[in-house]
Amino acid sequence: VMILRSRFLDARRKRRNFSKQATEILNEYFYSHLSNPYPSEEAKEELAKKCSITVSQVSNWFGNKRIRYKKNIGKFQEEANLYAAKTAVTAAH
Amino acid sequence: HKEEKADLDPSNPVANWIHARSTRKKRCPYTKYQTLELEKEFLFNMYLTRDRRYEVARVLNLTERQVKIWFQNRRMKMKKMNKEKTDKEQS
DNA sequence: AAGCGTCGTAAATCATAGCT
DNA sequence: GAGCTATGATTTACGACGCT
Repeated sequence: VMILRSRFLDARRKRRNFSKQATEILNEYFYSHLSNPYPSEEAKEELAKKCSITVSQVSNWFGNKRIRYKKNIGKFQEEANLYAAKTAVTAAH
Repeated sequence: HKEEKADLDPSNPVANWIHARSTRKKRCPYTKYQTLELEKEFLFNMYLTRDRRYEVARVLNLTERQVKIWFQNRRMKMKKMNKEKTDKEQS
């Protein structure tokens, strides 16, 4: 009974990875605001809507992204270049 | 007048981000027992009196500050859970 | 004017998803 | 399928700022 109870309570930790499109949108925002990757409440709501996730999930994503990026910038260099190139293309029409 | 090169390096975007203070205590997860007792106390009352805080801290071998902050965090958690619940009630 | 409140966050840790 | 890492969520601890 205790085991079942604890499993039920931990069920909120069930998760699926976000969709590829959602991750794209979040990464685009992150790398295009790399000098200050702290979206406002309004920006979070907009991102949440575009990604079909909750505002809390957007906050979690940015929290995780900031700390993991900071901890190992090298590991994310390729990704950073990719999104830098992508937004450059977008800006050029 | 000697500048901190790392913090001014434009190629290091992290330089401008918020930094944690070095004096910050490392997070130390509480035991099952401590958490359970704190939850019981929270169920009894969401806000602590000063006496209650002293007692809880003594019994669980935590500082009064830790207990105070635990309750603050716990209230935020409850708020978040309520919000999720009411957000779900739309259709 | 000290002291506890919320809010947003850092950093560590947890639990699982999803590869190899 | 076991072992591993990536990833989303949760847990401690604080700074900033509010109210009384």
